[in-house]
Amino acid sequence: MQAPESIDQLSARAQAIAGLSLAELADQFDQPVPADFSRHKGWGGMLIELALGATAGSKPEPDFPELGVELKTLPISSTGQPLETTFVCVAPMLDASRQQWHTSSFRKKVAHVLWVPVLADKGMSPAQRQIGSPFLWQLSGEQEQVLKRDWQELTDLLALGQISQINAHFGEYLQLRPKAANGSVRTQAFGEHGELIQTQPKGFYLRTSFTSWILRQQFAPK
DNA sequence: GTTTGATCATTT
DNA sequence: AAATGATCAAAC
Repeated sequence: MQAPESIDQLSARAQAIAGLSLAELADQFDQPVPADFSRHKGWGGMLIELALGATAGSKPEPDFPELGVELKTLPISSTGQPLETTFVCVAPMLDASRQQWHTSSFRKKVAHVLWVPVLADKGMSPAQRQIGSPFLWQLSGEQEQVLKRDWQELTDLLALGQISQINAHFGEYLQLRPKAANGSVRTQAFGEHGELIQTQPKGFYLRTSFTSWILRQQFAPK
C-alpha cells in the first residue's frame, strides 16, 4: 500500500477497514495470522500500518511523515475500556537535560494521532480481534497540560541522574517503564553524581486512564 | 545494539 | 482485577 497523500485519504482508508476482523484484513494482504501474540506482540499494529500505508520501520518521524500523523492501535474491551497502556517513545537518557516539551519526540508523537481501537476481549485470538471505528485526534488544551506536567517531571528526574529512583508509579497520566528485549539490556545514563552509569532502557507509556479519557471524548453521546 | 510495533506475566 | 515490570520479533 502506498503512503496516503492527504488526511482525507488516510481517514477514508481507516474507515474502510472498520468492522473487519484482523483475520479478514490479513487475508487481504496475504499475511499469515499468528495463533497467539506471545511471540508476535506487534503483529496487529504492523498489519494495520501495512493496510493504511504507513512507512514501515521509520524512526523518529511519525508513521505518516507527510501528514504529521502517528498511528496507534488501542486494544479495548467490549465495554470500550483500554486493555493496555500505550507505548509512545523511548526516554532520552543522556539528552534529557536538553529536551524541551515543545520540540520533544514525545510531543511529536502524540500531537496528532490516528487511533484505531481494536476489540480484544480476553479469550479473543489475534484472528478474532475486530477493528473498531478509527478516529483522528489532536492533543490540545487540558490534555496537553497534564501530559506536559508528567513528562517534565520524569524528564527532569532523568536529567538529574535520578533514574534509579524512577518506577512506573510516577506520573498521573504518563509513566516510565522498561522498554527492552529483556531484563539484561543496558544503556547509558547519568547517575546521581553526574557520572555515566549503565541502566535499563525506559519508554514513555500513556496510562489507560488517559486513553480512556480520549475514547470518552470521542464517543461520548453529545 | 537500538527503535518501533506492542503484549505477556508476575506482583500488588 | 489492575497495574507494574519483563519480554518478543522485525527492521534498521
